[in-house]
Amino acid sequence: MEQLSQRERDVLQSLIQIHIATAAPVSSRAICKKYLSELSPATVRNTMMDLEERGFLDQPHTSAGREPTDKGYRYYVDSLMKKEALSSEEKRLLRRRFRSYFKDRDAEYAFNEISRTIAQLSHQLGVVLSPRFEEGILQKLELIPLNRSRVLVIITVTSGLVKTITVEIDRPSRSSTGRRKVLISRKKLREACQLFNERLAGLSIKEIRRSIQQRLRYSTQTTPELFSFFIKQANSIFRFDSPRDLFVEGRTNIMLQPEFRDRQRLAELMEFLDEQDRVISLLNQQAGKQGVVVTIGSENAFSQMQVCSLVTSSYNIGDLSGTVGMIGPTRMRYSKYVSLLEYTAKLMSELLSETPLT
Amino acid sequence: MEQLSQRERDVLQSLIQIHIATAAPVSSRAICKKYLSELSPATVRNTMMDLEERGFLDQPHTSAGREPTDKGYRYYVDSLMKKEALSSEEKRLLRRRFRSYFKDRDAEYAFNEISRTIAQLSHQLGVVLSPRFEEGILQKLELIPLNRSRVLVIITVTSGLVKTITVEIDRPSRSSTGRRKVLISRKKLREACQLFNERLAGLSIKEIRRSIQQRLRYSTQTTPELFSFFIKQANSIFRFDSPRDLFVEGRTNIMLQPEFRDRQRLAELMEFLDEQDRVISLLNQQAGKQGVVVTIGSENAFSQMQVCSLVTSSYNIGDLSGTVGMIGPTRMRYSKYVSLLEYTAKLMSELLSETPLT
DNA sequence: TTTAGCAATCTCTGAAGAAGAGTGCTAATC
DNA sequence: GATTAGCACTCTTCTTCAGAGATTGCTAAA
Repeated sequence: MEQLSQRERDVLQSLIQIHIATAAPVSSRAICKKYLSELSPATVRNTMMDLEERGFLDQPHTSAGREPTDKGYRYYVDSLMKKEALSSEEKRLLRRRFRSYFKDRDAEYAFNEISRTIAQLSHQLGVVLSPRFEEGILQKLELIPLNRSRVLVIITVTSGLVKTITVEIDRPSRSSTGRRKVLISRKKLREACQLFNERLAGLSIKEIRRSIQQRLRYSTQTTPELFSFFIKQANSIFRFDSPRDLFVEGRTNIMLQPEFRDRQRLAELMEFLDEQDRVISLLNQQAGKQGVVVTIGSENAFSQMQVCSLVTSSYNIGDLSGTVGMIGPTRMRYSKYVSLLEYTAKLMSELLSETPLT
Repeated sequence: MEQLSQRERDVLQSLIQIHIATAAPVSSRAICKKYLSELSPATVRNTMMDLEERGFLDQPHTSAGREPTDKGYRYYVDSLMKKEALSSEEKRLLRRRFRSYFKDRDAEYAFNEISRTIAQLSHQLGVVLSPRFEEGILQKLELIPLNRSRVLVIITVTSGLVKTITVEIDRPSRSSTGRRKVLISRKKLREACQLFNERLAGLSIKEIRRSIQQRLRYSTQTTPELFSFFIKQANSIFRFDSPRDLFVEGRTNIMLQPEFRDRQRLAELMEFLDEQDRVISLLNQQAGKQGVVVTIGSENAFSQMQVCSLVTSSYNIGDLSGTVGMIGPTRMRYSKYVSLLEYTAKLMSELLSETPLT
C-alpha cells in the first residue's frame, strides 16, 4: 500500500466525494469551497499535481479539473472511506421485504425480488447468484412413478434444499402394438432407489455427476434399463447450474447514468450482462471470499466491465454459499453500497436458514 | 378499409420499403430512383401529398421527405406487404436448434433460448410467454411426504404438464418440547389425496383456485389441518402465473436502433419491459387470436410501446396455449418477421406435443 | 394528367468568435 | 520551505452565421 500524506488523503477524499456527486472533473476551487476552506486553490492544485503524477488522479485535458482513476478509488475504498451504516428504518424495510419474498414462494422468485430490491435501493444493477447446489451433499434421493414411462426424481441435499425433476424413461419405441405396459414396476423402482441411496448419499452433486458410472457399476442389476438410464442422463439429472440461477435486475437504472451517454459502451455492457455464463464466472471469482468485496473498473477481468465496479458479498445456507452483489459505474457511493450488501448477505443467510427452500 | 388507387399503393409501398432500410424521411426522388423510374419525382410528390392528407404519411418538417405513419404501416401490413418466406436453410436451422432446446432440459430453459433465438434472427427483442397453465385441467394430484412437516405436491395437468411444489405444513410452534412427531401420517395423507382428486380432478387450475373452499367443504375431515392448509394456501399452491413465465431477450439489439437515440425514451421502454406483469398483460391481449398478429405503434395500449410494434403468434400444447413474439421499432421488416413468427409458433406447437414438458 | 422549372424552406455543417472554467507557472509572502 | 496571489495560457462550450444541400410546393407548360 502506497503512503500518502495527510494532505493528499484529504484532497483525494474530498475530490472523490465531489466527483461521485457531480460526475464531472473536479476543480481545485470546488474542493476548497466544499471541504478544505482553510487552504487556497493553488495549494490544492499542487497536491493534485502530485496525486496525478502518482496515478491517483487523471485529467481529461489541460484546463479541466481532475477525476479519480481506478487506483484512486482503490485507495479511497481501502483507506479513506467511512462506511455509511444503514438506518434502522432501512434495515427494517429490508428485513420485512425479504421475509415476504421467501414466504410461500420458490427460491427463484425470492432471488429475483432480492436483486430487484438491491437495484431499487442503489439505483444501480442488482445481482444475485443462487447457491452452488453442485457442492451440496446428497441426503436422499427418491423416485416416484408418475405414469407408464415417467418418473419423478426428488433430490434432497443437505441444508434442506430440494430439487425435483421428471424424467422420461421410455425409449422411442416404434412398435405401436396396442397398449404398452408400465416400463418399470413400482417394486423395482423402490429397489433401485434404495441402491442409489446406498451408493450415492453423502457425496456432493458434483462428485456424483463425475463418478456415477463407477459407483453404479457391479450392481445387482435388477433393472439394467434404469441404471444405464441414470448413468447416461446423469448430466441432466444432477445438473444444478442452469443459467436461470443468475438474477440481474435494474438495467434501466444505469442506462441514464452519464457514463453511459455513449450508446456503444452501454450496448457492450448490456450484451455482456445477457451472457449469463460470463456474469456467473465473474461472480464466481468473488465466491468464498470473506465479507464485502469491491472490484473496481480495470480490476475486472472482462473489458465490458471496466467502466464499472462490482460490490459483492457471499451468503450461506448451511454448507452452501451464493453471491449477492451490485454493479454500477466506478463512480458510485461505495460507502453506502458496501453496507447495503453486507446487511443483505447477512439477512439472506439468516432467512435462508430459517426458511427451507424449494 | 380505405381505398387507395394503384398509384397510391405503389408509392406507399416503395416509400415504406425505403424507409425501413434507411430510417430517414424518404424523398420523392429516392422513390423514383429505386422503384418507380417511369414516373417523375413531381408526380410522386403529388401522390405523397394526397397520402399525407389522408394520414398515411407524415412530414417531419417542410422540405424533408416523408415517413409512414402508424396508419400507413397498418395499410402496408394488411394489404401491400408480401411475406418473405423463410429459406429452407433457415427453417432447418430453427428446427435443429429448437429440438436441442427441448432435449433433456426444462421448459424454462427452452423458452428462454427460443426468445434468444428470435432476438438473434430478427435483431430485435424476442419474447416468449409460457403456456397459461392456469387453464390446464387437473388430471391428478399427488402428495408425497418428504419429512416431518414437509409434503411434496405434484400436480399433473392435461397435456402432460407436471408442476411440483413443496409445502410446509408445520405451524410455527414455539413449544420446543424435544423431538416432535410427524404432523400428518402417510395413511392420512393418502386418504386426503384421494379426496382431493375426487373433488378437484377435471377442473381447471383457475377454477380450483377460485372455488377450492366450497369444494372441500363438508368433507369427512380426517385431517382438518391439511384441508384448511390447502384452502388457505390455494393461491400459492395452485399458482401458475409466476413472473418467471415471461422471457424477454435481446435488449441490446434495439438499443442501437436509431429510434432510440433518445435515451429517455429507451429507458422508458426498458423500464416497461422489466415490469413483467405489464408485458404479460400486453401479450395476453393477443392470446387466442388465430395466426400472426401485428400491433403497430399507437395501437398498443401502453404508451411506452407506442414507438414499437409487436408481432405475435400463439402456440399450443394440447388445450393450452402460449404466445411467442417480437418487439421492435415500428420501422421493421414486417414481411420477414411475420414469417419468422408463423414458423416459430408452428415449430413450438409441434415440438411441444412430441416432447412432454417438465 | 404529367412534368419541368424554380423559388422557398428547412436542416446540417463548419468556421469563427466570445465566454468561461481551470490549470501551471512565477514571484511574492508568511 | 510551504503557501498563496496573480496572470497568461489552454481547452471546452455555446452562440452565431453563412453557405451548401436537400426537398418541397406551386405554377405554367407539355
